Amino acid sequence: MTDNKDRYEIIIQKLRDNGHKITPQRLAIVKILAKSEGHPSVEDIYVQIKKDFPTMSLATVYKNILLIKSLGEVLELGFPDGSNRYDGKKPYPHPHVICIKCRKIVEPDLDSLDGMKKEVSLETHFNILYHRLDFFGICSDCRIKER
Amino acid sequence: MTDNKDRYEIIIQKLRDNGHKITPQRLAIVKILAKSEGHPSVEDIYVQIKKDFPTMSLATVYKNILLIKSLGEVLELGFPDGSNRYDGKKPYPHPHVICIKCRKIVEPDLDSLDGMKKEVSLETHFNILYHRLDFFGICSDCRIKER
DNA sequence: ACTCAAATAATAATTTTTATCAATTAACAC
DNA sequence: GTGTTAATTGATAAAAATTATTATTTGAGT
Ligand SMILES: [Mn+2]
Ligand SMILES: [Mn+2]
Ligand SMILES: [Zn+2]
Ligand SMILES: [Zn+2]
Repeated sequence: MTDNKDRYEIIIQKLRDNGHKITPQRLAIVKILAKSEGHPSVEDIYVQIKKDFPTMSLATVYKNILLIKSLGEVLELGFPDGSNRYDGKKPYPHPHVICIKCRKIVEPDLDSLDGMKKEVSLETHFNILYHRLDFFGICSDCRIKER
Repeated sequence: MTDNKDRYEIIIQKLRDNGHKITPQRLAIVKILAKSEGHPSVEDIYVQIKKDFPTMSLATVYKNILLIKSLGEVLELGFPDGSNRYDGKKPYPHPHVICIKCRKIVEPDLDSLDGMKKEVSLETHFNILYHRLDFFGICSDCRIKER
């Protein structure tokens, strides 16, 4: 809840540094990605911007996310059921805990992850570059509602 | 590399127990899922069966996987780039190590996973039901080729 | 052998993402 | 400030993956 502003500035600066134009559409998309509240989908981002920017095109959202992804400034989370979701606040791999009832997403601190990475490297002889770790379950709110 | 036969029998039996018909198409699909060599995609399964079963329909593969998934006998692995892949040999969650060069998939033993699950439960107050853990990197074969 | 609900095959529809391209515009030079 | 130009946008078509539909076929019980 502190470095939203930073993330926004960092992404814009990276776009500038790589010679990309700064358009109002792009700014609107980056603004949402920098917060990434609830890990939005492309559709989420599109709908939200369309409210006060009715000319926004869905293709523009897709193209900008592709660009920002190529700069390493947004993390893409794919799910089997379709529609990817994005995190521009933490663009590096990190674990998520997802409630299968209400779709809430929480980000736990896991000290044991680095050790696990080394364990995998030693066992498989892979040079590990990144990872994906999700836990699925029921959050405490939903457990209370259920009874 | 031992229990392919078992997995085949188990899945067929489960289908029977739940009142589903045993068709030649279904048998062919289960046969491939029971092995799940290389974690095949729907397309992989379809192409492989089509060779000696030319009337096989892609929709039939999809529908059977949906059914077997609903019986908890196959694990679905989604990736951001599209096409899901399947594991009917180990239908429960387990970690994968994926080479981003040659797409090879390895299954490491990770002792630290159970502890991590508890760590997450305590920290987030979620009731964790399942998880997804993938490591991405370069396998030793590909590293040798690269230099 | 007969019956019938379930499964298959073929195909249409849907969903998500990428490609195409004419029109617009941000960034730079002057 | 004006002009130039290549990047970007918006609209839409195309592609790719999955699900739905439906007439036809068939497995399994009687
Ligand atoms: Mn996140
Ligand atoms: Mn597996
Ligand atoms: Zn919940
Ligand atoms: Zn490799």
